[in-house]
Amino acid sequence: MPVVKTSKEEVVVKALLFIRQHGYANASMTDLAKACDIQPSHFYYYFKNKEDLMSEILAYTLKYFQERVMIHADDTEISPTERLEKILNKYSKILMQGEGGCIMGNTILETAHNDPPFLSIIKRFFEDFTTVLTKVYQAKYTEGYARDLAEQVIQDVEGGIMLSQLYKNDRFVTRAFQRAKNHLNN
Amino acid sequence: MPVVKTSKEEVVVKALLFIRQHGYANASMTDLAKACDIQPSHFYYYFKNKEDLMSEILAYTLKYFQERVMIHADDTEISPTERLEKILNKYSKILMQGEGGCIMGNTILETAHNDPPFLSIIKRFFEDFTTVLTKVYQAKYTEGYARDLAEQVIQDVEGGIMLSQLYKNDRFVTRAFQRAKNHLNN
DNA sequence: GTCTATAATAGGATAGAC
DNA sequence: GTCTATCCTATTATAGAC
Repeated sequence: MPVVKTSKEEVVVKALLFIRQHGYANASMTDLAKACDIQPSHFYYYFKNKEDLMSEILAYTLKYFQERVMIHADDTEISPTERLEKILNKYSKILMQGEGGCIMGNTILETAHNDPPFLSIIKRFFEDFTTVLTKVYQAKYTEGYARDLAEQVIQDVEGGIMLSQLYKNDRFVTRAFQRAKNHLNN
Repeated sequence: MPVVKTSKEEVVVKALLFIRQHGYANASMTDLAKACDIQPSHFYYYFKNKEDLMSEILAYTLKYFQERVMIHADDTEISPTERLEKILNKYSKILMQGEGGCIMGNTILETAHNDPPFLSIIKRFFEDFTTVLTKVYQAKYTEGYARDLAEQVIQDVEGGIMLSQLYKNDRFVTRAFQRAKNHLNN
């Protein structure tokens, strides 16, 4: 383990928080350097360019979700309802800490038309999330319908994050999570 | 009527299309000038600055929706179901023409944390849209529940636009509109 | 691995001729 | 109302000392 003042992962996490709040295009390397407490030029020691930094931020986020949220879909010790609760509660908790909503969703609406290379990571994120929710809903529904429900839940949540950000009021995203749970309980 | 090569409204509409696709921060005045077929400096004849241009773009969009979409909520000649159909079909048609999804939603996720002055126009857009849908759903439900449904539909649609943009596949937004109609029919 | 200095360009915005 | 020219700052990125 090398002794370093600021590790690459620390930089990725701090830059992630900043871009999640301010947006990708609106976050300058100077802004990010201040947020990460490093010199702007030091980014180019860790990353090829800004786009490469963003790719690593999104890859980190995807991995984080796979390990901390999506993993609960395979927990056979508990019931499907409990699995769904764990997945959604963990996701909700991550969304609520810090500000800026979902960096995946933000980045789609900001960059989708420019087709940046990191869009594939975002696609992977939503595909994985859909697969995970489909798995859980299959406890009650056919695979096809479970998948439709999974997609419906994801767009409900992402739309809820949007409105919650606009009105600085959690109720939209909270209700989306509640509806997601109701699909299994009712 | 003054005879002009390029009217202010023409500039607003062309800049709207460009920003809707490329994002606010990512659209430079030079880009916009090319898209509008004017000199960059000519923007400062019409608008105080870039933020002011964006305010006018969003105000134009709000007015356009009020006049072309939301107005159908007050058409007492037709049934509530038909009113809803007209509202959603018109909205859908506008979303599908051109690319870039919903400029209101895009701009929230890109700028909400920076609290730009034009955020109030976006709030007004979603408030008006909620009011309109609430009015229609009240044909079948209590005011409180109708309002919850209206908010649910809006976040379903906005989330659907997001996923439709990511996967370049209309099905997410199409299904959201279908669910919105089902709330009255089922 | 971290710093200073700086290149090279792109950005928003203004002045003033016509 | 539209043009050219241009200012100034911010931006991404690199070079090279330590």
